[in-house]
Amino acid sequence: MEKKTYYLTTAIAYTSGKPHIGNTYEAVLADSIVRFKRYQGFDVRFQTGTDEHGQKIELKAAEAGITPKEYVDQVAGEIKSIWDLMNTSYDRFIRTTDKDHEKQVQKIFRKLYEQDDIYKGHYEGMYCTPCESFFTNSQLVDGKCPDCGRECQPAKEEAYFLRLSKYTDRLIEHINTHPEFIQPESRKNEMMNNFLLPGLQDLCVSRTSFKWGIPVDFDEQHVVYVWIDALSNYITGLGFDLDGNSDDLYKKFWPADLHLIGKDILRFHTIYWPIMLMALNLPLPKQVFGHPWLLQGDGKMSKSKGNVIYADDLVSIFGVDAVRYFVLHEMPFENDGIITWDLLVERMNSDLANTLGNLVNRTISMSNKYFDGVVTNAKVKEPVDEELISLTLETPKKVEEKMDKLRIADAITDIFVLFKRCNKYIDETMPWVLAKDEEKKSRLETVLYNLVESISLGASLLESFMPETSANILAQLGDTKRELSDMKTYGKYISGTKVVEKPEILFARLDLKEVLEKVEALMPEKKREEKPSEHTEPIMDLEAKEEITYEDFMKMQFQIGEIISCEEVPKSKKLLCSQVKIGSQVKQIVSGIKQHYTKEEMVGKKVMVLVNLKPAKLAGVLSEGMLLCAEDAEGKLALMTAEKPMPAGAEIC
RNA sequence: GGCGGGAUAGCUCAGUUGGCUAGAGCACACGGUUCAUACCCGUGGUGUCGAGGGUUCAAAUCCCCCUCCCGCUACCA
Repeated sequence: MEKKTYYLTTAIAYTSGKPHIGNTYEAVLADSIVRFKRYQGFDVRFQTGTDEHGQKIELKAAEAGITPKEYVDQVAGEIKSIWDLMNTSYDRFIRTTDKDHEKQVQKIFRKLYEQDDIYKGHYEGMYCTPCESFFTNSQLVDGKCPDCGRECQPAKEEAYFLRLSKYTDRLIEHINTHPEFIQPESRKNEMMNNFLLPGLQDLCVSRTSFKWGIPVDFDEQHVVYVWIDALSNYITGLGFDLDGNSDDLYKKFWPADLHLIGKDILRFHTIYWPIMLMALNLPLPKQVFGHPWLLQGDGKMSKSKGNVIYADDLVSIFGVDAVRYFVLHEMPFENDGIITWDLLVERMNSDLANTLGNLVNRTISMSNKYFDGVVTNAKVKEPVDEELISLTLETPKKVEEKMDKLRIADAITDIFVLFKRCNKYIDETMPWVLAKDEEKKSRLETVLYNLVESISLGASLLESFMPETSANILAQLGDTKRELSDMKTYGKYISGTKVVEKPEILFARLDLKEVLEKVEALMPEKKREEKPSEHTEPIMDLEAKEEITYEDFMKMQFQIGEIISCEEVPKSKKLLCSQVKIGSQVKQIVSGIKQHYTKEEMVGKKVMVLVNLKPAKLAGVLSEGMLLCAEDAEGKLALMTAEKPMPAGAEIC
């Protein structure tokens, strides 16, 4: 009988820098899912990789004084080594600079153009270089990039567009008839209500503003922009060929069973990608799961805060499987998970060291102490065994159920419930008491046999999540991994097997203080690495705007304004409404700076005001001018004030 | 502003189609035990189940309203 196939992909990681633990989480999550699928007997294909094109990489490479290719080779290598460190069992690590991928992307682009799903137009708008995105003026936040908050420049470029509107109805239909397509379901509504139902704008799919990308082969000015390039990896990685010479892998594994991605890129995977596939007349993936984020306790990790946690640092402190356990266990299904050092140490000590490690340790110790390590099934049963046996036999089913629903954390919990039950069983049976009575020898053998059997089964189930630990436990027990199909009856552990003589500590208990010291030792290093860019007074280069004449300049009237009162604008997140005294008049000015200044701070400041700006309503409130601010690369704002005391109304010229 | 989600023990969260004294883990306290990594087992407690109102024999669970948080989205001169 042909095995059922299962094809899972992660998002491909952008090669702009080292991936932090949040990125790593996705790879580990995916790995656990595919390992379990293999365990269930599926013929599995697991693909991950890197997204390596774009202006940001072009710039980073230039900064480093190397070619983009050299740069991405380095970062992709780093990402791959972390994925390997974490024991992710991918079948292919695709890179968007792989030749086979590039060739197919060009073919896809050309075909879509030839069948008029892509057309040539031009794009006009505000461009954010770091994000490589165009925005309309109305999309900007305080005139800044809505994604990263940095400065945008007006730009216009010739570009190719993908007709999305043509396929909207089909996509809506598909989503409605396939409720499992977008997971978790709450995300489905967001996609529907915010994008599909209001109507889609055609998507810009090429760029002329940078060169580091896959060239459009019939129009050399253009490179393929991220969407068609990156998303295609899911099929090109299977050896898809547009001309019909696809590899067997493609025929076997497409459509994908699951695209595992972060919730932030759900839109691309549930709208743009399906439409691309429809246009190519290819089947759609069966499911897209937008997983939540893994956050650090004191706010989102950021490099500038110096609190970024990297997988390899965590591994150096806790070990690979402990890190896998943390990320899988702490991540709930729908909400963001939070990681703190306290929590990591607590999990390490209570779950891994106490519950699991100590269980294995005490069981092996007793086997050696009482029977020289030989585990014998003497079959002297007592009623107290029943509960352990039935729980052991139920656990595989419970784990399977959870895994089928992608409830990874719950599945792991079920395995640990079994381990806890084993600990309880030891207390119930009290082997050390049995050992004192020669007549109870067979009973003692049975008790230890039951323990080894249950632990062996639990350890086998653990393989998908903690592969090294699983193998380690089984090796110490002198056993090998039990297949799922062999878990229906109790007592498959071979009687007479000898366990290891000296149990190896699986997880050492850690002291929070010591861990924090280690972290301290790691972090300053990080900060030092990043300080050059952070501390050599950062400079900002903006794209030059069009030259203006003196007359143009003189059209604008700037004056000093004194803020005499300030209120929050109701029902708005960012707006403050100030009464600004300019000479003898008072203007009402609304500004998007609530996140940077409190209303109390505003009052009394003498600031630079553009006074002859045409009044407009913001959030329903009239604004008669503009307060000028300086803004840094992180989007922090600072009001412009005069260097020496100046009266309200003084002209700035 | 629109749409969606959430508010449950000190902390992180479960609570299925409304039904017995509201649960788990961790932490805490006490007791037991000693095979084991001072570990394991047992017992215990407080919870106005965000506020208020309603439906019902019965609501954390359904309805209304309010407050606060979060996500997506729009506006943000």
